[in-house]
Amino acid sequence: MTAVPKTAARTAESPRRALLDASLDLIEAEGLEGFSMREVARRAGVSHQAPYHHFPDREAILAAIVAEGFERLRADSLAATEGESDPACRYHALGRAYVKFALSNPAHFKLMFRSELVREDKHEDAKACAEQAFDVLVNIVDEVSLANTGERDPALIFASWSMVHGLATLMLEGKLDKHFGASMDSRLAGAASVLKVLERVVKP
Amino acid sequence: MTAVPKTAARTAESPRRALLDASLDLIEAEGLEGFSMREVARRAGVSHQAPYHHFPDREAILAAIVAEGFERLRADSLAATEGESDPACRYHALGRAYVKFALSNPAHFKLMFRSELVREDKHEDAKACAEQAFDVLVNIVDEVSLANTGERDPALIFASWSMVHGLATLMLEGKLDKHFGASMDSRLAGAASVLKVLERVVKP
DNA sequence: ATCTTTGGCTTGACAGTGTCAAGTTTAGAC
DNA sequence: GTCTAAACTTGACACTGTCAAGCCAAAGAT
Repeated sequence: MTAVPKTAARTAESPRRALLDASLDLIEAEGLEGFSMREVARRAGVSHQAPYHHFPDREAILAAIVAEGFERLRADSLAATEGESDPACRYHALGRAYVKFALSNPAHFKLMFRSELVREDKHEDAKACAEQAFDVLVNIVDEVSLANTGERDPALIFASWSMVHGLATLMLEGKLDKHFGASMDSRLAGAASVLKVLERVVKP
Repeated sequence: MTAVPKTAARTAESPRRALLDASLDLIEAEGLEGFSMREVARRAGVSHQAPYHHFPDREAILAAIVAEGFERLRADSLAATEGESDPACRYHALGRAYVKFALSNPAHFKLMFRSELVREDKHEDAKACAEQAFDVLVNIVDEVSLANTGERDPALIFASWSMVHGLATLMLEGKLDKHFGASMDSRLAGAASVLKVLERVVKP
């Protein structure tokens, strides 16, 4: 009732939102290979061409999903670490949160790291969200290296990212199933045991 | 001239081989998304249906490529480590070889870890080759943990794999380019610096 | 020498895809 | 009521993976 632009903005945002929701449902239900523009349209109850009114092409809708994924990853990372105060505990909590996010949103997570599907130089918002999520990691790794050695350790940032990302990826692709099983609980337990080893890397 | 079956085997193997070679060329030239059965046929100079005479479907030809990839990775790993005798050096050499393989064969490497594209439970030979490559890693990690602590450390195997795999993956997806650059040399140098940090994990 | 088999290949179709082009509906502003 | 612009539609195009059917040359058996 109050402001006209508000209503206009909502109606402009709502079909876009509906398409994104349909895409997220589809992608987690059918996997990345099952994603198609036409199936998104079908699920949103519109014609096959309607999505092109809100996104220039397939890559753009995927980029929007990627951006949202990095926002959620950032939020999860902050939520998982803000309860802890000891740097080492925060570091550990971040690693667990990263793996848990990947295992809970497998197709979404994979998409976030498929540079052929979404070229970040063409999609600034996806890139920005990715960098914001990365910043959380940077801060927590810096905390732990400052606490342990009194100095920042830039290489440790990439080392830490590589460790948790590799663990998440291998689990997602089923490469560790033979050892840890395929259920969520057993995978999380396996991840925790591997993370414990990986954390030796921060010791002086 | 000598043996009939030998010639028969060669002519039976040769078109299959030609299709695999065309696939490998295509995949490294156009990336994973650029791969298509019809383009493979075009490059091999045959009709669009000819490949189906040698592979039941698209996934089967991809599985054959995956198998070949793991064979090469295994060969590279053995070649890179057999010159070294100190376990820690062998461990380091293996990590470098893993990353170098990924960076040298980006699309091929990615395919080897795309479980939606090639389900290993449906393609025994791909699975077997993957396991043989994995065995090389297992042996070298066991060597280094035995040398350091006198005991095997199974969790260290998965930790090591996660580290190098995550590093390779992040580099391939361009996620570390901002820091290390995108050229082969600068990436390899960056990888070496990260690997040095990661190797703290094997210290007692 | 003829017949049959078989491996390698072809052409033609079908439903599915992403996307271009052009037309239609609809809702609010004036 | 008219105008405008957003939201949407229908219809095409070239492309994909794959099914179905048939062609052809060489090899083996009779």
